[in-house]
Amino acid sequence: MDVSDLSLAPKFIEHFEGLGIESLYPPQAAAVEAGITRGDRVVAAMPTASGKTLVAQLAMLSADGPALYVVPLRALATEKYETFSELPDVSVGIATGDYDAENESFDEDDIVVATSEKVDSAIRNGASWVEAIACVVVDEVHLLNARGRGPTLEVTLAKLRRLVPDQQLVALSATVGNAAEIADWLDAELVRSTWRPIDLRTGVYDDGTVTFDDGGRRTIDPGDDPPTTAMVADVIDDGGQALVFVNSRREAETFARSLGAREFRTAPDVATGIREGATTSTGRALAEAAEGGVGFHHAGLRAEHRSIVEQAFRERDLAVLCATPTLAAGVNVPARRVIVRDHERFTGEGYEPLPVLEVHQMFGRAGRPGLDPYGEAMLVATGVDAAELRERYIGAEPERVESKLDSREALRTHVLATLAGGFAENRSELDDLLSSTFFAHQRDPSELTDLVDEVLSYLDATGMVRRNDGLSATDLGRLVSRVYVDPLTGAAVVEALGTAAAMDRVTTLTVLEIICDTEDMSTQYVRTEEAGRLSEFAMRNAEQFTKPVHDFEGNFQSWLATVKTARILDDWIAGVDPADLDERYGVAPGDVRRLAERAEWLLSATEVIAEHLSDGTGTHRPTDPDSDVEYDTVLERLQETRAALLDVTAE
DNA sequence: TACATACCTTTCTAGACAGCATGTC
DNA sequence: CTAGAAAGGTATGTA
Repeated sequence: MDVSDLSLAPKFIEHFEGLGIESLYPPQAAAVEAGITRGDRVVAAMPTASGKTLVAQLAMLSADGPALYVVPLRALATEKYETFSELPDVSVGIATGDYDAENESFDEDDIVVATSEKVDSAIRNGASWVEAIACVVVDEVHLLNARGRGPTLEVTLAKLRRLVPDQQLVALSATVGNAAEIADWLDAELVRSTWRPIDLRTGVYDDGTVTFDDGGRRTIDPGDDPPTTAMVADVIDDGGQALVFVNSRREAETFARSLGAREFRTAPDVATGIREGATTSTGRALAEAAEGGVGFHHAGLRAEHRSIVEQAFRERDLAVLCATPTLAAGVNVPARRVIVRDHERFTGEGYEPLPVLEVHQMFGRAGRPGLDPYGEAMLVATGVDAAELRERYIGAEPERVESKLDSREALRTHVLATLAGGFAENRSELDDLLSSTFFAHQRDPSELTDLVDEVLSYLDATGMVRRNDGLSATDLGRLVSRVYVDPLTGAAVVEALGTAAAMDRVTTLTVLEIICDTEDMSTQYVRTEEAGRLSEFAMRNAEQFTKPVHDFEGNFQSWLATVKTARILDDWIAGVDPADLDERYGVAPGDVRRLAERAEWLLSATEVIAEHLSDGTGTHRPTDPDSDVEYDTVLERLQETRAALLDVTAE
């Protein structure tokens, strides 16, 4: 099937042909046959880089009205936004947390690119543009499987369907065990394909030989080097590039350093580009590795360094990239050879094998269409049985996607949001909405009953939901849902604000402690050597904290992580530069950025809640009603801290 | 004395979504 | 409190 055969406006056909797209790839043709251009609901399960973006565009451009493209990552949103913006006479909007500066509404846009959370939030806040959407494309639906974020996606899709029942839906998925089940839930036709635009061979390295799935073998003699090093050198000798996946940041950096010393390439320009303003240990290490044509990639990198590395690798200035899983699911950075060196990851309960789906996604990065003759992906068997690895990852099908809605955390948030958003006014309406979720499709929805009861009691007890004749969210509950924080965070903040209101000394440190001690803030790892110093600091400044430092109830160690995070932010606000933060706390520049971003969000959410409490309209007022004045001090400190944070973060 | 080497002990561990309003050149 | 590798530390060996 050719692009010119499609029932698309001529300008779009011209546009695609101008990009060299003339005939459709087989999976794309199958999607068209399934009806994506006729407004039909379709689930397309196909490998990454097999042309999903075109499938999405065909559906969106032929839809009878505006389209919404839902992605799991901001970086992906930006990438798609740029791609779609090239389309002639199509106005594209982007809705993600980091494009907040745009004050616009999306009513005028033909295509809106958004993260699933942003869509959820837009629905919670009753944004008008959502109900006008004629076609929704969901990228990476297998995210339904993700603890934490999967439930948001399924509840959002259920709500979307309720809001706009005749909406077209196209869901794009990686190859998973039960794509048919997902399609069934969505009332969509399933299109499956394993076709790739470039051949992929997968294999396992064991004792000097890589044995491929097609029976082929390649001898790689490591000599005295680690096998992975030899595998990298081997593909570079052949004129290719290598992408190495490891399981920790430290590994990514140290392995990159050891490879950089071999000078596969010299990339002085890249190195100088990185070195400029690279004051932290991470930045310096990156520049040094780049000197020898090697890069590393993990979430501790500054956004700028990340994109320099990605681009340099794409332009082949770097021969090797050592990466944590940031690169497996993110933007497209392909290489001829993908080496999965570590197939286990630390989880808090020891080391666990990586999910098959994740390893396959790493594999999928192998081979640059049109540039490499083929792609090859290999696992390294060190100290484990190669046959076992092969069985688990090479021939095997990925795991099934299983709803994670049956968790306290997920239901807490989404039950509140459902009530606050007016999707249900009593228990049976709530159950009704829940019965349209993926969970209900896979399992018996009554399995949720006990958890929902428990969650409702919690929300009632914390003053977010009222249970009388029916169910309704209180003002506080609506507020918590609207600012998009976990109800646990909402409750913790209400309580801490009450304590703070009665305190003599409320400082920046106080409000930072409040927001850092919530579910929505990720806290920093406390090194053993730091623990003493931190606890001393806490003792010394006890009167500024809302928690009783001297007779602490609960887990003091984990609260120290809160204190550490608060201190980092306090220092950052005071103007301490990233290099010093790195030195003092061992925190990488990318992490500082992320902490600051979250802190700003949580400070503003806390502000909204504090305002509500000081208005006197709050039903739950931990302090006595005559002490309104005290909230004002806390509120002032919150606003001041957030302003200072914005100031520093904007440079 | 300087420095290999072997062996034992300690340390540390991936990623990343979300709100909102106002002023300014 | 999980597992495992790197980094750190110490005792022993060698020129």
